Amino acid sequence: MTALDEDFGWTLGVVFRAYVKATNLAVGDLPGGHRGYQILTAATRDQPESQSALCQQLGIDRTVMTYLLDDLERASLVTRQHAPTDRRTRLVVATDTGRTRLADLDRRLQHAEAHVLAGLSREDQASLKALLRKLAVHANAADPVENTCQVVQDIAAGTPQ
Amino acid sequence: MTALDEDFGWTLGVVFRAYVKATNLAVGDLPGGHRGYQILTAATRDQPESQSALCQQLGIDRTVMTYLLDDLERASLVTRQHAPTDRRTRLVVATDTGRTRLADLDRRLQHAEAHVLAGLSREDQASLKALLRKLAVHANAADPVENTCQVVQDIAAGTPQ
DNA sequence: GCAGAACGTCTGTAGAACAGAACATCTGTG
DNA sequence: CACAGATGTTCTGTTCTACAGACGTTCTGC
Repeated sequence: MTALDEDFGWTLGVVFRAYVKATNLAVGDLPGGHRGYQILTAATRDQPESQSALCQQLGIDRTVMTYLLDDLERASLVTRQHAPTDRRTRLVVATDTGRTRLADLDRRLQHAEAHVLAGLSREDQASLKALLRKLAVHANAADPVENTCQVVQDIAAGTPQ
Repeated sequence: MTALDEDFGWTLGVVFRAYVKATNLAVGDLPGGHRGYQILTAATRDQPESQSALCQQLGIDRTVMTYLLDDLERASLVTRQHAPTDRRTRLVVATDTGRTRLADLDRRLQHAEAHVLAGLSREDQASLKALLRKLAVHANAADPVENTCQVVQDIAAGTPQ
């Protein structure tokens, strides 16, 4: 259709926006929208060891996480508890209400995801998910600030301005 | 590593954020960051038939496009011209400076993209790009507001609240 | 006990999405 | 031609989010 078809960034953006839109629609009035869902998922299934670990995992700024959790806590979906081993850190734990809500949300999200992926065959959907997961795990492992200086130079080295 | 590995939305978000970060780094002081690059690409290679067409194609709000173009115009990379057929619409055209800059940016972006995709083999990279493109073209065609009511119900129908 | 680090919260700033109004221009109808 | 309505762009104002920095609390090593 256009020259942008060839652009990895463009395709990624289109798919990402479609996903966010469908997901925010699917979760309804859940505090935090699609991010609220991810927080709830992590709190229920991953037992994040601290609030900041959760931030890093979800790519959410720590100051934003504060009020997202405020909202989720106000809705009785999660609670913040002092970690017994380190009273500085807060453990984010899903409540029973939160777990129940998550089960419902999972069903809704499945619909939304199916809608976004509707353009691909079943096999292609599986391939795409597998590839993205491989890439995400790699990127997530490499990302944390890493040897930023090195990488910055590497990336910026396309050509001297 | 975590339960989120299985979540399509999480993997998509991680990859997207990694791409945006790498790209914004790679384009340097280009007005608009990674979006400026996409605008410049479209203006050079796609001859967008109007500003709003460009907005829709790139998923950028029209009020945001206004000042993004203001900045790009101020940097002499693009110009806005009245369309001869309809004086309401503005044609976004890359200047010679813009085209030169784009050639440089392309090289830089290639590095950034390679960095983001580093976790995959050459074949996997090609597969991922192809799948994303297929999906993006489909989503982009379906997206434009479409029969929203129908889709909203479809997505929200996971379970009655 | 104390200095320094880490965790979470709060404040302030900037970027961006979004809704709505305003203005210029086009299109269709009479 | 005059007019009403639609469309493209810009402007205004609100909200959400990212980000940087300061602060209080708590832990760690000396």
